Amino acid sequence: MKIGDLAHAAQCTVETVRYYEKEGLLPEPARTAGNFRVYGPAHLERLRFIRNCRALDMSHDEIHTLLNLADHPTDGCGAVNSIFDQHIAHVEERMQELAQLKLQLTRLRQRCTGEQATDDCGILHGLAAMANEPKPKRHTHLG
Amino acid sequence: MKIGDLAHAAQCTVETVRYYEKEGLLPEPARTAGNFRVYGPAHLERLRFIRNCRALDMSHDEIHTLLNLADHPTDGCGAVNSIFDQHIAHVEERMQELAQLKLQLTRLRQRCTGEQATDDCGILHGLAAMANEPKPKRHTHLG
DNA sequence: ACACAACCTGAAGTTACTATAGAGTCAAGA
DNA sequence: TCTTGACTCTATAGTAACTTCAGGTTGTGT
Repeated sequence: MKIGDLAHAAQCTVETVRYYEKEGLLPEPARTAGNFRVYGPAHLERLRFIRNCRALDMSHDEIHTLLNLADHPTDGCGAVNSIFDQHIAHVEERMQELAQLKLQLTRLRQRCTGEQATDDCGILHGLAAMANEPKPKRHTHLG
Repeated sequence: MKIGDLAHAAQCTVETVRYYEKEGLLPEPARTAGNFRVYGPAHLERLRFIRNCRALDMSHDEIHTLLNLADHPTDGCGAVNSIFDQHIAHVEERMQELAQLKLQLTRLRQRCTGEQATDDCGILHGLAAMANEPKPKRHTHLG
């Protein structure tokens, strides 16, 4: 199959496929005489694997590690588990941060209900007055 | 005050301050004879405002808009409210996405409890087999 | 006078892509 | 056979919000 077919089968764009190749997540495929990439089912399987990891918000780094582990089938899979555990911890951290954020946001939001001048807007005043605590450093790549 | 003092007072780095200036979030300050930036209390207040917005995960675009509104004190603050409402909606969306994600992750995680070979690892098999639905497009800048 | 901290500019690196430009390849229809 | 159009190729730049680096200048303490 050609790159367009592969991309379609894995629900991503052609550009993304080429990008994964450049990043070393997908192996370089064979080429036709006209220099087009040709893929087999193994490529599709690997690409699907990658896309699934991305759907779970894993970083390329994590995926790289996971692929390496999958490529050594006789090793134990303890490392796989620990990547997962760390990743789940990332997600939980980020969820807590967002919950905290939402609390602050809604509290601020309640300080302005109407159509007063911005001069008297409780939100703007609140933004200017908020204590700016040292921001807790993010240990997650989840944004 | 010089840039280092300002940065310290607002809990950010000197580089960030210069970056905000380049982005037009902070106005260009006066300079000493030796070309050092000199700031007054108004700069600090504005920088704190920006940092607080960032602590609430607002984008530079949103902050820009908010600053413009704050600079026109006689206008109504309905626009401020709507920025906030949108931003809160962003946060809520992202929280739901993450909750969904965590569910999938923990389900996968349960498929591998021990130290079998990666060949038989339920997580890796799960990753290869997951349906890859078209990923719902993100409407948030929160990652 | 000299070391050293703090400052300056400009450019490149980060993440995971997306978008663009300009050129080549291929299958089908006239 | 020629042409049209869809698809592919490479290389480069742009995105967000910074961080890091290189190489040079200024200010301060001893």
